Amino acid sequence: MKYSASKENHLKAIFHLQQEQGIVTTNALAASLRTKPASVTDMLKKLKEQKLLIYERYKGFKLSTEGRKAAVLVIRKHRLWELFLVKKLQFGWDEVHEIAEELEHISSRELVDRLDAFLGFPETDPHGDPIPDSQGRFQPRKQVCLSELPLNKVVQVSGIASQTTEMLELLQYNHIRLGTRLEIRKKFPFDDSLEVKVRNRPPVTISARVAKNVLVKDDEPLSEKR
Amino acid sequence: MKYSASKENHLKAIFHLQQEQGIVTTNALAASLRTKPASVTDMLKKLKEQKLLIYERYKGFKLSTEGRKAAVLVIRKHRLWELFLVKKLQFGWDEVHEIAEELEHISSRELVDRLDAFLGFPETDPHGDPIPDSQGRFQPRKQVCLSELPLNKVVQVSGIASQTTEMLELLQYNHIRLGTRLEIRKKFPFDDSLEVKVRNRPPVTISARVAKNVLVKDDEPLSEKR
DNA sequence: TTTTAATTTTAGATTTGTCTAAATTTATTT
DNA sequence: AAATAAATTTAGACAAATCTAAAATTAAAA
Ligand SMILES: [Mn+2]
Ligand SMILES: [Mn+2]
Ligand SMILES: [Mn+2]
Ligand SMILES: [Mn+2]
Repeated sequence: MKYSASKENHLKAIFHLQQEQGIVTTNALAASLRTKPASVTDMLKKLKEQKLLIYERYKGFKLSTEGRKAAVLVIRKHRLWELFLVKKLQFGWDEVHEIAEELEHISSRELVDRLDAFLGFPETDPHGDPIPDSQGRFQPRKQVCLSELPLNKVVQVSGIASQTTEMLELLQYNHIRLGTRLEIRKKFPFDDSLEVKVRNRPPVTISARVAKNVLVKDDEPLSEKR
Repeated sequence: MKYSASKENHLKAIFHLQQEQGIVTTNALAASLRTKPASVTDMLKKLKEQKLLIYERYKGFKLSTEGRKAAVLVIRKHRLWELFLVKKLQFGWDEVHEIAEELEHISSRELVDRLDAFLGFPETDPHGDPIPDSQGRFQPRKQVCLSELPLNKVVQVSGIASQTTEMLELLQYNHIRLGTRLEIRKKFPFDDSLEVKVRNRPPVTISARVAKNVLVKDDEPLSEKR
């Protein structure tokens, strides 16, 4: 029931890769964890041993039910801690990822559930990602990435897919953050870059790379809660 | 500047043993960490390598200035997290030690200092132990252990030296907690046990072992702050 | 369909932290 | 002062996690 920090990191990364592609590859996982393929293979064997992974050599792999449950718990912890850091300790939303990367490995279930209550059972983390509840239930996010948005449609930033410090810094610099209302003014097919307009600001150009990582949803001027 | 959890645990344990005895021995440290003397010797060599320890083989050891600084930071983190768990997450004072034992190894300095601010720069943890400030400055506690208290002097429980779950459970059972006012009614020289009286309760008998771990200070009915 | 390339796995090493059993040093008794 | 006991250290082993270099497998190109 309790896994090492390294195992938890692997489970979480596999879960995220599964979301995009159905099946995960050794190289992709190694890249995502900034480790080497040989190291990944070693870990895969251990995870299979513990029945956390469905895995046949040379044929890719995916999480078992057990494995998915464990991964979701890590994600739950990560996102709750991120929100705690921003809401209660006044960290910036672009400063919390690394710290949560450590905090997510604290093992006490009781702690997680009480933290959840302390934060008022929040639905999303500071980057707009949904927080699984104590049963591991996930609200899927209803959002699309900026690169797939049509021209001149005003939307609201609801999430950031990649959360490297470099990425978050770039967005900060361009005054794009969670909740920012914006629209696309122009698309440049040459490199798929976009001209983006934020209200009361000069337009800025965003690379395709960045656009793929900014998630937006329909602008809802009024609160969703009725 | 960043040490492994195991190194931090060793540094902290050495610091605590130093408080009581001036010099620390391999066996004492092994007992305190529930590990084996041979393992301790291995670790001592590494700590000396990193100049955290003054150590000559067979001659005992103590922390260097560096080592003491590192140890105090771990203690600061431990106690701040304990207080957080009790004050903000509604844990009982006897439930937090194990969790803090993990949380104390989270590395971010910024996190610790913000947590400190969030808690209002507290002076003591839930067990009455002083919390070092961000410079590592310590307020020494002005308290004495129950076994050294004269008869019939009313005092207030201000700290618990050993914080095993078993110990805290025993105290809970006898209605002794932080802030409890009590006095010693009788001492039994045979085994150094004590009869202790808490107001509105029947007297209870406390072993010498327990008495040595209950810290008390003069009963101050009015707040210390003026 | 061979040949070549990319991916994945194995073999063998390394680091960190721990252990047991045996040897060494220091402390205590006779 | 020897002999015995206690404390400490060394020697050698092991598990976890990682790496490099080489081999095996699968995929893509010629
Ligand atoms: Mn992590
Ligand atoms: Mn996040
Ligand atoms: Mn610890
Ligand atoms: Mn404490």
